[in-house]
Amino acid sequence: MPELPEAETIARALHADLAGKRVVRVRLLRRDVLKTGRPGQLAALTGRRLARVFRRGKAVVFDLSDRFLVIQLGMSGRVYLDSPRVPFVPHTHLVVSFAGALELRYANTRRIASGVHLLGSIDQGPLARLGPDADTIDPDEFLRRLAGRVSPIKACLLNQAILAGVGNIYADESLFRAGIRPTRRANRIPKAKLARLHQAIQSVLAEAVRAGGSTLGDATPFAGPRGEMGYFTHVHQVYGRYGEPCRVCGCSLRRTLVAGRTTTYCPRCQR
DNA sequence: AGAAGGACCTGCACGC
DNA sequence: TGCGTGCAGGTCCTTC
Repeated sequence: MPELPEAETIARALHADLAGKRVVRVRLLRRDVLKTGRPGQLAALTGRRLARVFRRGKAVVFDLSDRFLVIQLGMSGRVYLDSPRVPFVPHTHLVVSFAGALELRYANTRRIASGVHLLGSIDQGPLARLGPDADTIDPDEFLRRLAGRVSPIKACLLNQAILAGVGNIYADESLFRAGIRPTRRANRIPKAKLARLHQAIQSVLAEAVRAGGSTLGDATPFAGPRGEMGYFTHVHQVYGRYGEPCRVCGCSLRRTLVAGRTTTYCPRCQR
């Protein structure tokens, strides 16, 4: 499930391989994955030069000179490069061909929380609703945006309008590192502890980006744009380790539900 | 405004 | 073996 580090890894690799290249052809294989814009408008991307590939929140953004193609990966989305000779994987929904026989392919099995958006600016569509990126938000802004929130702190971290990029994995990991119980209401956490959480988010995300993102042993492993990173790279402290011993204190990790998501925490380390 | 909960979608791990 | 069931979860939408 791609979060900020996975999207960042994909965007960096695609930028390195595709920046400056021209679009030769765009094929939308499944019309309803295009959530913003009309299928006919995609054809107008042909001939445009890809200026830049970057990440915003969990989305990968392709800057095509005054047109922005935004891909939300959702639960199971993959964006990768392939040769035109290679058959599409199942559930391939969008293919953008570039000069030099390179195809950018978007595939997604479960199409949950995912989609493609064709925007005129990066202030539109799903990007308009995002708070500051979690990897660069400064501590004061972080505190300010959480002030007065009565939701569980984990629900706040998952709320992309508060800060963008943190999903279930990195929320659990950051809260563990900061020693905060995920169910704790945000407005009842001391500022010093929230500052520690800010620091934890920064370090967890930075480490994950350095590792090239997380790969889980589930049905939809994360892999880089060329498929080269499909192995486990990030050691999770709590995520997915329900019932196993805490790596710090040894007591059994507990599981609960916060904002509808499975949440794992250490009852002793996280108060 | 902010919070809470449901819908969406598919593949896989289960249990019988 | 072969079915049915439950589970995973990010975003958007509706309701309160």
